[in-house]
Amino acid sequence: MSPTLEIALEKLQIRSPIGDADRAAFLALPFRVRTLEPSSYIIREGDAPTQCAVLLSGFAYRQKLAADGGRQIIGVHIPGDILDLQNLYLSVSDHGVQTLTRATVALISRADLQTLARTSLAIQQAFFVDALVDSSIFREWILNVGRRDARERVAHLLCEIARRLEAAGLTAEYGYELPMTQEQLADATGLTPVHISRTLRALEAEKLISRSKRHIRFPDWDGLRKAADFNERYLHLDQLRPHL
Amino acid sequence: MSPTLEIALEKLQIRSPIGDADRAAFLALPFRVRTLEPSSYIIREGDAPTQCAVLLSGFAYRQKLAADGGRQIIGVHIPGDILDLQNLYLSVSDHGVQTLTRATVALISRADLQTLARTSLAIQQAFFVDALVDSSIFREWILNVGRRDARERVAHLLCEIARRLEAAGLTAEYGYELPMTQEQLADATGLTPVHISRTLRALEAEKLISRSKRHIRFPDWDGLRKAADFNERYLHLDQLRPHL
DNA sequence: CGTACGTTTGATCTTTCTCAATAATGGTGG
DNA sequence: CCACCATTATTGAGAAAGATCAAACGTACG
Repeated sequence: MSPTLEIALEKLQIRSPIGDADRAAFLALPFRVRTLEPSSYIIREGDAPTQCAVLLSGFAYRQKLAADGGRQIIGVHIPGDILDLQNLYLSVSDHGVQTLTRATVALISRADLQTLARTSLAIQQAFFVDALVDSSIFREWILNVGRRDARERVAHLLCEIARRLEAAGLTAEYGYELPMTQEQLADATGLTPVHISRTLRALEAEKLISRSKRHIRFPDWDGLRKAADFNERYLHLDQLRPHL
Repeated sequence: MSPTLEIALEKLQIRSPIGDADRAAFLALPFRVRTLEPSSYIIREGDAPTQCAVLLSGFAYRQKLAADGGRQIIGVHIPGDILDLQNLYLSVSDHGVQTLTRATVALISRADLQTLARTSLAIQQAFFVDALVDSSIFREWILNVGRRDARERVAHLLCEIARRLEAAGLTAEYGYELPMTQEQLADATGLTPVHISRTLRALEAEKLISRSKRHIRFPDWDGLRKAADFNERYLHLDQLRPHL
């Protein structure tokens, strides 16, 4: 079976309704598929982007660099995510995107996407909503890194990934193969790898998580959620459902 | 002279072209003007928004709260900024917006804005670009709070506000009345008020800034920029100009 | 002119970082 | 299948940045 953009369309539809004609137009977009090794660049900071990438399989992350060489991971991506929608209309990339694991991406020309957005109001709006949700996640990360201690930060990141994977239908229960090294976890939480190691062991000692290799399980999801100060509102998963 | 939305339109036009007809449509939007005291809520976390606000004068900030009551300021706004474009399509606000100073805002109904965005492609796109730039600023803040030390964080925030005010034509030279208390600076940088005080004095001792009351001047802009690791690319001010 | 708020300063404490060594893991070529 | 090497994870000891606590000082405003 050849790869399609369906996985991204499903995700867009969670938050923005898309009719049959628009669905078809999206799926008809021409794209090239590429398989990338771990740590491959999808886009570099400073580049003028000509394509947008959809992550079909594997994991990726976004990153910025500080003057002293320090790296900050500013977001992680799971299959189905559109990786650089911001480059649809911004002419210079302000951050880099790299694969976390081996991954396959669909590359769509920026011009084609712009044309589609111009002709389909529903698609334009779905892109807009997707960008707004991205934005909301960034806001939560500012809070995470700015006002939470190490234990909360790490727990929060684990919760976010778990919840997003679950919403995308990529995990059966609460537990998954964490695609990040402790160094990457450190860069995502504003901590050091050494402290990540200690923090994970502490969470394990508290029985809030259990690990074997990189596989993480959540024997006490509710306890972890509380420890993480995790409130999934910022993920805007209930966008289409009426709320209380 | 009665207030108009022109100030917001000017700002949108910096990054996205808008023709005469679309300009007129935007300026014809019905709105109510309200004057707000310092610390007034414009929107509360958890609210279902029915209006979007344009900041006509004064300053505002966005904020999220942590479980322990800690507050994180996730962005500041200057006159001309559209304050809650994210609420145009998201049905529950994931963060609060409050005034920093006494301010006037124009309140536009969400439905009217949505209608305008549906009928005017240029406006829709301008909103999109505005949201993308907001997003870029959030990313830089994650880096600021996650990977920079106190001196860099404070210097960076001062630079950002200076540069944005200048781009909006609101300051003649590099120097302005800082509309934030040290406690608010602390909440914006993930530090404590005490440490903000010490950091500002240190920057002053280094002759990178000078202060009288809340007025800040930059006798050595280039030095400050370097100390802050401030690279204005993330503000995407050159969006319409061709770049190297 | 007094009261509330914001700022400054000092002393001490805590979290996290840094440095360094060791251990486990995973992948590779023989 | 095994030995080797590079990467990743763990642990301990000491250092440092920033937090906390507490008091004093300014300033603005009713």
